[in-house]
Amino acid sequence: MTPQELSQALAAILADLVAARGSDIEVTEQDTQVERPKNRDHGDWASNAAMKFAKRVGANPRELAEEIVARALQIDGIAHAEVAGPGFINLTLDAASAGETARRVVEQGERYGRSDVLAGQSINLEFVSANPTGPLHMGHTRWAALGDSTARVLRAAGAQVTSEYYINDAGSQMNKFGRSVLAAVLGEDAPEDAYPGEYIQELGRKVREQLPYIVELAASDRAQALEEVQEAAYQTQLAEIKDSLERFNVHFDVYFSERSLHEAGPDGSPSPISSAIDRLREQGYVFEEDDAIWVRTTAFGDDKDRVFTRGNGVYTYFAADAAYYLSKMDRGFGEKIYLLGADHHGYIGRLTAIAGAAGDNIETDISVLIGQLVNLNGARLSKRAGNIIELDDLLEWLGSDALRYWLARYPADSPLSLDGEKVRSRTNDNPVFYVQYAHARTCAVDRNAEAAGIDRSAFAPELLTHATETELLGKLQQYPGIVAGAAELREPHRIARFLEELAGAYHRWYDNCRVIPLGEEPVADLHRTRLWLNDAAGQVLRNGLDLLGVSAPERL
RNA sequence: GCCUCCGUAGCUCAGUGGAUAGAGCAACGGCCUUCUAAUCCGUCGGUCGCAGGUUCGAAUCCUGCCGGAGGCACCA
Repeated sequence: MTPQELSQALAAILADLVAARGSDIEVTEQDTQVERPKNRDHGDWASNAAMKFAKRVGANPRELAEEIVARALQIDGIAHAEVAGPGFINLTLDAASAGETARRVVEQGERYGRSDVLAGQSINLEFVSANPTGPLHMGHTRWAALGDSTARVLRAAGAQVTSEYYINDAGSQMNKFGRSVLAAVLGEDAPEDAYPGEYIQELGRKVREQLPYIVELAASDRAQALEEVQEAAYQTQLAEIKDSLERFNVHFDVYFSERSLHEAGPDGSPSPISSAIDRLREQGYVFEEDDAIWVRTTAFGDDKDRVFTRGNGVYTYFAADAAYYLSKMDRGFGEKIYLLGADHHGYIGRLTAIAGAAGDNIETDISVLIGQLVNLNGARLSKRAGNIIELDDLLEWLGSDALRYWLARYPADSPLSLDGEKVRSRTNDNPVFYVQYAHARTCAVDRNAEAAGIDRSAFAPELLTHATETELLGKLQQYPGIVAGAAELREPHRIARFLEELAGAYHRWYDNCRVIPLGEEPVADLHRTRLWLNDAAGQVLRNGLDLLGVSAPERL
């Protein structure tokens, strides 16, 4: 029996009892969720449903629990059931019923843990969105890791997800970037407001290779040269960002150009920004004041109204944001998720207001998730960019797996300071190796089992009775619920924490229960059945690591 | 000043209103004749920032205060 099947069974029982008391309160599976008790004496699974419903149906919680227990004992697969404390229902499965999980995991393979709890949802998930005017650095890494893992977790729960990177390739920062690189190309002193960093010089060298005529052109037509240098530097930098992200195992479905929002259609139709403002004007939220065009974001709780077009006629960055939001609407996404750093939390109000002004439901169609920043102690400074630590340097120093894992291990809203030496260490104070080692161990057992002539010709789940086996099976049973919960809460760190518990349960089982018999002991069905359990543990470790974008090596 | 987030063991941190608040590290002590000991077992460790409130029950929800981080542009 799975926890979900237990919940369903309890819901049916409770619904009966509630109806018998003349109440028409509806009972859903949600109401009878079972959880894994911290204390093993409390059984395999526990429910607090009786306490939650007692008051609503005018019953004593313990009495209601007793009635549930009496009927739960009739269910095939439940070995024990009892009432404890103020009205907890503690359930224990019989070994065969619990052990079935091992077979189910092996049979479902990569699909084990996937669900349809978010089926039918079309989600746009935007993250990183760093300016293409320089390499990705420390500040972007947490969102890259968290965003990519969140996308994977949401997909595992059945949602349709488009991960998206918004490229700020328009506006004054790009011009500043262009002037900085042009100066490097021409060997001139950097302009006063130039981007700092050695990477500008490198970009200059690359651009000069790409455009061998550029120095000559600059002498005759500097404006034209600036334009070409800016474009070449942009494309080069963007390509490097994409490369870095690939090395970090982070994938975007869409790279969306801000510039495209400023461009008129080929038939001369207005730009997306221009038509976005018109559309919001039709909704009644756009007004003019002091030569500027404003949007009334205060109508949706923002603390001040925002400007779309400045007095000088230029669009603000926010106007592009609004047009971008409408683009997401037009492309048919339901929920639009923004992953932003804490330094952008002032954006919540205005982004939400745009959603509202555009006619979306600000409760369900937009989520702005704010995360705290990371700081890394003991990190060496980048060779290339002064005091900015680049993602590429972090990858070289720490490796993608360790960095992804450590960044995904903590909730986004908790401030995080990493110790570089600890992340890098190949010892047991490094959870990523603890989990990967557990997986490698399952593979080693597989190899040795094959050499010892142990196959999977028998599966006798009722033999899996050792305490460490019950615990390991319990963990395997929890996994689908963990994935579903992580998806619903947008908290991929729950996967990492679960994997650490699973790895611990596996290691303890390995220590106590041999798959390969010792000495002269003959191979029995117990060993064959344990091989199934070993494979199941490896499969779930692999599935979970994949959701975090971390590899599962067969040997360490 | 206003807004958001955070405050849990010496350190880094988990903890979706439930039972005696957990893990890893650090410290101390055990287990290699073993399917790889990167594992495992034990001991030590707590005013869940403080004070009220809500209820059968609060680390968790509400209010106030203290402390920390960040944010409050016709910048991008």
